[in-house]
Amino acid sequence: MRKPCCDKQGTNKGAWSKQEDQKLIDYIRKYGEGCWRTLPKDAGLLRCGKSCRLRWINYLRPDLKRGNFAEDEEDLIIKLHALLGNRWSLIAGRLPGRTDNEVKNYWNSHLRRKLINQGIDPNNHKIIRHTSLHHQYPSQNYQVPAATTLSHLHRSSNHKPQKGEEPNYKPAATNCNMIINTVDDDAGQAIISEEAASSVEEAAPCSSCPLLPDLNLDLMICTPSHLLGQKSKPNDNEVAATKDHHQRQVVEAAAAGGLQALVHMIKIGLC
DNA sequence: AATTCCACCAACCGCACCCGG
DNA sequence: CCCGGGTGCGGTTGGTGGAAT
Repeated sequence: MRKPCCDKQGTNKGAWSKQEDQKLIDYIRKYGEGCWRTLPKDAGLLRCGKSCRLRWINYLRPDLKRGNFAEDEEDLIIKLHALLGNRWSLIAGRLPGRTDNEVKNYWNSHLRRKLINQGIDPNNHKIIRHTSLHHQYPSQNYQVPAATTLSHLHRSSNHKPQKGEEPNYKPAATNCNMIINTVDDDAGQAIISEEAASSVEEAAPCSSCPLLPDLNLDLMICTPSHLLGQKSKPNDNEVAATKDHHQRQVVEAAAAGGLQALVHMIKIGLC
């Protein structure tokens, strides 16, 4: 049994008072952000350290941009969500002055509904096949875009998907061709996962769907050089570690340098 | 005017990751 | 390499205020 992050007895919960806010602001101005565990005691707050951190990050930080989201911010969130899934902190990292909590709340309260109203499934950014939408898409030749291969970016999460349930983190981009080529076999042939291979076959051109965000990505992740240099075939653990490494670098690249930087990094083989 | 419903969002909770000993 | 503490993240909850009835 894991110990609680702090002694819950004798700590306040719920909404913060102005006095508590001021104590937290004063303390951080004086000493900076540091050890959240000891901060409440040092600052004279009857709060859990995690609560202090959250209050500071989501509400009190001076560089926060409050107020409504601009249209370009909305677009960016939708595009990044299509690429990254529910990785709110990464998405928020591309939106100066916005927090992950704010982006998450905005997504759940506004953008989800907006996409649904546009006939787009907010979970996977695919067009919802429904007869009532026919008036919106009159073309008989309309094709539902294929599922993404970016689902490799899916990582373990707190939410344990039930049988048959789509994992929550599954990145949702539908108009993005991406082959993740993690390991070469003995003959030097690329092994492409079944999932990636099938989606390559199914991949539909971006132009097939005018409503989806056009990520215009055509990505190839190659075997990392340190594995190419190996004489023997890597074992399962190494393969898993390499995959995980890829996933992290791709996601971190998106967060740090934007989509263009991500595409560039992948193309030049940095990850 | 009173009550119910609903949307929004701040805050909490639990888990996973990171890192130092 | 292992373990445990600290931190960050994402899902969920619950309080609040405005709209609808």
